[in-house]
Parts: sequence; structure tokens; C-alpha cells
Amino acid sequence: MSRRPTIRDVAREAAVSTVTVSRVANAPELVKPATRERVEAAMRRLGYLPNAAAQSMRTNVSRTIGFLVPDLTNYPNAAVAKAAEATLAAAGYAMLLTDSDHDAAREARFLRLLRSRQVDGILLYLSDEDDPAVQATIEDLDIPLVVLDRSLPFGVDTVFSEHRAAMRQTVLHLAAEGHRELALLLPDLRIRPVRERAAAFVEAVRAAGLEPERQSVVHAEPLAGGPSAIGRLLAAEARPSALLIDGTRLLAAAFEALRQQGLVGRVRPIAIDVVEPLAAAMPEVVGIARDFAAIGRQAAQLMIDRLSGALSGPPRRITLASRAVLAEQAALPGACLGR
Amino acid sequence: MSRRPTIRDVAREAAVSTVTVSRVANAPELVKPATRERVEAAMRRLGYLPNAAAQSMRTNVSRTIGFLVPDLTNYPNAAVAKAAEATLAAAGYAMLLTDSDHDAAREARFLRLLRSRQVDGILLYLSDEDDPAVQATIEDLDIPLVVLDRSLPFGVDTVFSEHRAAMRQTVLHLAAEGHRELALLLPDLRIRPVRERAAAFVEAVRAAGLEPERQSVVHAEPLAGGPSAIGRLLAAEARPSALLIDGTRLLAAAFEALRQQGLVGRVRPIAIDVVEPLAAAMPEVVGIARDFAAIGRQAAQLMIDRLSGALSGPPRRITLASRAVLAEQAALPGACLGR
DNA sequence: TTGTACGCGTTATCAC
DNA sequence: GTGATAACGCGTACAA
Repeated sequence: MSRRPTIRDVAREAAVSTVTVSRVANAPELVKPATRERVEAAMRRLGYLPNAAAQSMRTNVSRTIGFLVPDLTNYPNAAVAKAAEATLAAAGYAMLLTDSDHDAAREARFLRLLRSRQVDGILLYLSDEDDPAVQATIEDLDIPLVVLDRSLPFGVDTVFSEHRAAMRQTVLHLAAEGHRELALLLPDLRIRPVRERAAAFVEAVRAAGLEPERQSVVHAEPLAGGPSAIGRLLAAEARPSALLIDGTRLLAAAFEALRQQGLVGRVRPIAIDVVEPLAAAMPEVVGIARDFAAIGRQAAQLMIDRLSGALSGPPRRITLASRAVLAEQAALPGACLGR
Repeated sequence: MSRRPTIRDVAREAAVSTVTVSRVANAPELVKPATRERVEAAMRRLGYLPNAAAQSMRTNVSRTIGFLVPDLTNYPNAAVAKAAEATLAAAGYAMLLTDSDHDAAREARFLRLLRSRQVDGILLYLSDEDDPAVQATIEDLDIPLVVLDRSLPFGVDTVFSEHRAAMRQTVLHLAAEGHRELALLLPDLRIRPVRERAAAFVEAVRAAGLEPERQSVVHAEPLAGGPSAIGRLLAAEARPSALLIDGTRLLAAAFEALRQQGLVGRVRPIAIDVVEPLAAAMPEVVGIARDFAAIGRQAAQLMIDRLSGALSGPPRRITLASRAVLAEQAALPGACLGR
């Protein structure tokens, strides 16, 4: 395992200067075909690969994008990351992925780390859009940034999801089915989608003419206090007849609570942003879905356009729709899930 | 947005040489405290961050690890990647993530790309362990490689999962419950876990004394032909009474087929390697589980030890267990899933 | 069409 | 304890 071949080795092998080798790689049209072939043959013979670190140093461009997510095992994060990676790779960019595990301190640290690693831009899923330290770090960034579905108090390129219409549709649908008590179960996070959904729920409940004091919005930790908060909700005398649940983890917690209290089939579960294979397995449960691949593609494309200069000027804000997909209650197995 | 400060700017600001600045960053104990503080102050004032590309060029070390997965939206991939990233980050390594989307050609390409990006090592989930081009690319690699649960015809550091014991246990359990016709549903991939499970199933069926010709192993594309292959299986006259299903996607396809044929509740579904929140939502379905976080940690640690020199010598093979977790059939809602 | 010369930001080496 | 200097691999003026 000897030293890896450099541009100089190739130059020697092909009996040209390093400049010519560099040109064969970066601007082949400037090199006479015969010379080019000689150089390419030498490259193949030696197994030459350009040294990205050296290129990056020389050009001040790494063709690498950082992506920071709160939790990669959360399906939306993974799906968006996957689509973004594919789009970036097609444009010649690699993706440096970091997972903050919902820790704002780690987020600030990773942002600096990515910066120090010379990434050309950052795609960002924040776990707390209010955190001042993180906000300050972001504002200090001197590279393009694309934020995913967060509201920040300054202008940034952002890919938003529209959450309100689908929520409204879902609530109206449930009201039309005769549900009089609804509950919305949300993770306890300070992020835009949670806030939008809560606000839209309250509005929609009013629009549907449901008694406001019999509807509830519960913020729960999916893992820690989640199940018990849900348990309390279900034990209340004005128990909801339908439960809108945000995310796969809370959905699992909700099922557990329903099972424990023998309420399966008596409370209709409606899932928001649920992992796709699960949605396929239990379509009767899905309420609101998003096209995560499209989100990832758009975010990556926005980044690519910023870096290529195809897009310049003030922060761009893209909004993608959510979809309400509700089966008829009549067609539901409802009573049959769990125990 | 002016030029980013370099080590020279800091040196000037602190009235020392660049060497001293470098030492403050890399070997602070060699610098007199007073000097060190002056330098650190200058760093903070200027917002200095070392240029990773320059470091990498000088030292030939990037402190970056590549991770290639077949599909990031597949829960096991994401969970392993997350744990690996956390372990690597704690050791000062960043993770360059690529997704081959189950395309062997892309795998070979990404391996070269990672190499060209000067990653110090590669963690590898292969989508086809038999592909000769990929195998050749791997053997050519001159950096540490940790393979995840694949059998390759040459020695490599590998983190395996043990699949057989749990499969055997599960089959015996089902036989004891009275099931006489079993079917195992696997993705159509040439990878070790699929082969191990198939082999263990055949063995276990024999050990349980079940009639071999009434048991089946079906390889199905999760998306394309999957549902129809499952449909045929269920339409056969010797229809299985229990279905062991590998992976979340096939599980979804299986539910769809069961629903279509009105067999929900008459065929017991048993899931292998299923996404965790789904397992929490439908515990009655889970059959075999693995600790993906442990897998990711072990793989990352193996890599770190290779790079630090803590581990040297012949390829290391680590094997982690699977867990059979079967609820009693009597306690199952069985008859109640889907419609 | 090709080559010479230099510098990107950092660290290893060796001298002081 | 600190500094001068060279070198890492590459791309780019500029010259030929």
C-alpha cells in the first residue's frame, strides 16, 4: 500500500506537465485529442483520483453540502435526506450528515463544525427554532443555507410545508362524520409545523362549529411523559372520539395508551406525517401526508441554484402542500386494531 | 463577506508565528499559558476556524468517514447510520453519507467518489454481495473498511448479525402453537441476512417436524411484484396460517394482500426487522428484532480502532444477536387487524 | 496547444 | 517555548 498517485505522477507517466493533466480533468476541450488520450491512459494505469482536499484548498470550494437533522431515524428526516442526497450527487455534491439528536447545543456545535469542514452550504432541520444561540450561529454563517420548515426571525432560503389546509379539511371531515370531541396530539417542540398544526386545529374546530372547550391540544414527549399524558387525555370524562396524532412515535404511544385503556375501536386514530410503510400497512389510520422526497429535492435544488449563481437576490421561500387522505369511517376496521 | 481568517491572520493579531497558533490548536501543552491565552483571544476575536481541507492536505487525514447505504428510508439503515454518526462524532470524525438506492453500479461509483474525497475509512451496507464489480472496487480500496452483515469472498472487518437462532426459535414457537403451514417472505436480494434467514427457516421447519412441501420461502420485490407474489401465495390451496415477513416494506405489502383477500385474522403475520415505532404500535406482530444502534456503534468503534491503531492485524468479525419476541397467540388481537 | 511559476492554509522538522 | 522554512496536491496567470 504505497503512496497514492498524484497529478505529478500522471504527468511524468504521460510525459506532459501537470497543467496538462489538470486540463484533461477540468477542461478537456483545451487539450489535443492525442495528448488527452495519453494522459487518460496514464490516469487509468496509475488509478489516479484527484485529491479533493487539494482541489478544495486551491479553489475554496469543496462541493460538499452539510445536512443537519434532529433525528435520522425519524422517517421524514430520512426521506428528505435521501432525496436531497440524490439531487446533490447528480450535481456533483457530496453530503456531510450530522444528527443533533434534538439537542440545540449540539446543533450550534455541528453548524460550526460543518463550517470548519469547508462545506459550501448547509441544509438545516432545526429542533428548536427559538433557540437564540443557534439563531446567532446561523446568522453568522457566510455560506448559503436552506432551512426546512422553520420560522426564523430573519430572512433565509426556506422550504416550507403548508400544514393548515389539510388540517382544516381533516377536522371538517371528522366533524361531518359526527365526531364532537377531538384531540390533537403534538410533540413538545418549538417548531413551525407543530405550531401551524395547533393553530389550524383551533381555527378549524371553530369553523366546524364544535364546542371549543371540548376539544384539546396536547403536547407530549413521545418517549418520556407521552404515554401518560395521552392516558390522562383518554381517561378524562369528555374523552375525545377521534385523536389526531403527529408523527410515528406519538402514534405508537397513542396505540399503547388506547390498548391499555381498552379503547381501541372506540377512539378513531388519525395519523399525521407517519412513516410510509406503516401508512401502507394501516391506511385506515392515515390522515395527513406529505411528499418528503419532493421536499428534499426542492431544498437541494435551491442550494444548487444558489451555489451556481442561477439564483441570487433575496431569500427564496418555497411552500409545498400537504395532502389530507381520509378513508370513510364506515370502511374502517376501527374496532379491530390492537386489543 | 470578506475572506475568512487564516492561521496567519491569527498569528499577526497575536504577534506570534503561525507555528505557535497551530500548536495552540493541536498541542496546547507545548505553549506557555500566557502566549496561549493571547492566541486564543485572537482566535475568538477573528472567529478563526481551522481550514479542514488544508489540514487534510498536510496530514493526509480528513477525519471523515464515508457511509454507503442502499436505502436511507429503510429503518435499519437509518438507525445504524445514526448510531454510527454519533459514535464517530464523539471521536472527532464527520460522516459523508451516500445512498445507492439499491443500485450496484452506483455503489461502485460512490466507493470511488468517497475515496477521492479522502475519507479515512468506509462503512458499507452492500445491496448485492455477489456483484463482482463492487467486490473488485472493495478489494482495491487502500483504506479501512467495515462491512455490515454481508458475506464477501475475502477477509474484511465485518459486523454481522446472528439470524439463525431467533428464526429457529420463532418457527418452533409457531409450530408449538399448532401452525402446520408456514411461509417466509423475503426481499429478492442477494445479501447475507436474507440467505441466513432462508436457510434457518428450512432447517427449523425440519427440526419442528413440519411437512417440508407445505412450507414456502418466497422472494418478492417489496414494491413491484411483491403484492402479487404474496397474493398467489395466499391464494394457493395449502395457504400458510402464519407468515414471517422480512422488513417493513414487505410487511406493508403483506397487509395489503391480506386485506384484499379478506384473510386478516386468519393468517398470523410475524414481522422481522420492522421499524421500531410500528413495532410499538403493533407489538402483536413483531417476531424478530435487532439492536440497530448497537450495530452502528460497533461498526463505528471498529473503524475508530483501526484508524487509531488500537486495533491491527487480521480482519475482525463481530457478531451481534437477534431477539425473538413473540407474544402468545392467545393474547393476540389477530382476528382484528385491518379488514 | 503546452509549460513555468506560484500560492492556497496548514503542519512537520529542525533550529534557536 | 518559539520561530523559519519547506512541503502536502492542485489550479491558474502568464509566457512560450
